[in-house]
Amino acid sequence: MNKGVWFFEEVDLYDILCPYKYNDHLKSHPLSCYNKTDFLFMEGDPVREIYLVAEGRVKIGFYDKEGNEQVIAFLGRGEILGEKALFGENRHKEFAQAVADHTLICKLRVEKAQELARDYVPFSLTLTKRFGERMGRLERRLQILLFKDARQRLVEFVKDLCRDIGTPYRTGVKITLEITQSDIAALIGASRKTVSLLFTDLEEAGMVKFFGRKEIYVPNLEALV
DNA sequence: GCATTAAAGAGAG
DNA sequence: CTCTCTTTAATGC
Repeated sequence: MNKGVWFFEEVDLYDILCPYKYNDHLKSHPLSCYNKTDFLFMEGDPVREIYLVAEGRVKIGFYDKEGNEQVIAFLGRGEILGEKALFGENRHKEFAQAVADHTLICKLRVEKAQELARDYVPFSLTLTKRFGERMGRLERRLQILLFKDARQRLVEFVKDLCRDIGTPYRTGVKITLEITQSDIAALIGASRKTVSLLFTDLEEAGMVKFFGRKEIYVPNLEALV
C-alpha cells in the first residue's frame, strides 16, 4: 500500500469513531457542515477540539510575512486535523478552510478525545498507526522535494492525485481538481509559472489531457513519467 | 508582469 | 428562479 503523499490518505478512522459517535456524541454534537471557503479555524485560535473530516475536503495553510497564503496540505475523508492538541498545543499554528461544499466535520473536544484514547483501545491504536503512516508519507514527500526536479515532483503529485481522488475514465484515470495551479505550486515547491509550463509540456507529450480547468485525464498512469 | 479567458457574483426581469 | 452583465480570479506566454 503506497498511498498519497500530498493529499492524505482517505481511510476510515471514521469507522472507528462510529460506535462512539452514534451513541452519545452525535446527539450533542451533530456533524458541522461547511461550504467552500468557510474557515474551520484561523491561525492563533485557541485549540478546543480535534476534527475529523467526514466528507469533503479541507485545506491547511498559513500566511507568510508578505501575507501570501501558503498551503501545507489538503485533507480528505477520514483524516484528522488539530490532533496536535493531544500533545498539548493550545493555539492553532495554521488555518483550516473547507474547499468543497458540504464538507462535513465531526468535532471532538480535546478532553473527550483523550478520554477516548485512554478507554477505547481501537481508537488509540488507530491514532498511533496513523501518526506512523503520516510520518512515512512526510519522509517520502521530503525525499521527493529534496532529490527530484520540478517536473518529477509534479509527476509524483499527479500520480498521487490519481491514487487518492482519481476515478476510472476510458482507458485511464480522471481527476477533478478542486485546487488551483498556485496551490499545486506551493505543495510541490515550485513557482506557479513552472507548474503552468510543465502542465503544458505534459499535455503536449500526451501524458495528460485537460477538460476545462477543473479536470485532468491521465490516459495511462504507467506512461506518466 | 500582463493579456486572455473562465468562473463567480450581482442585479434585473 | 434564471438569464445576463459585471467583477474577480486563474491561466498561459
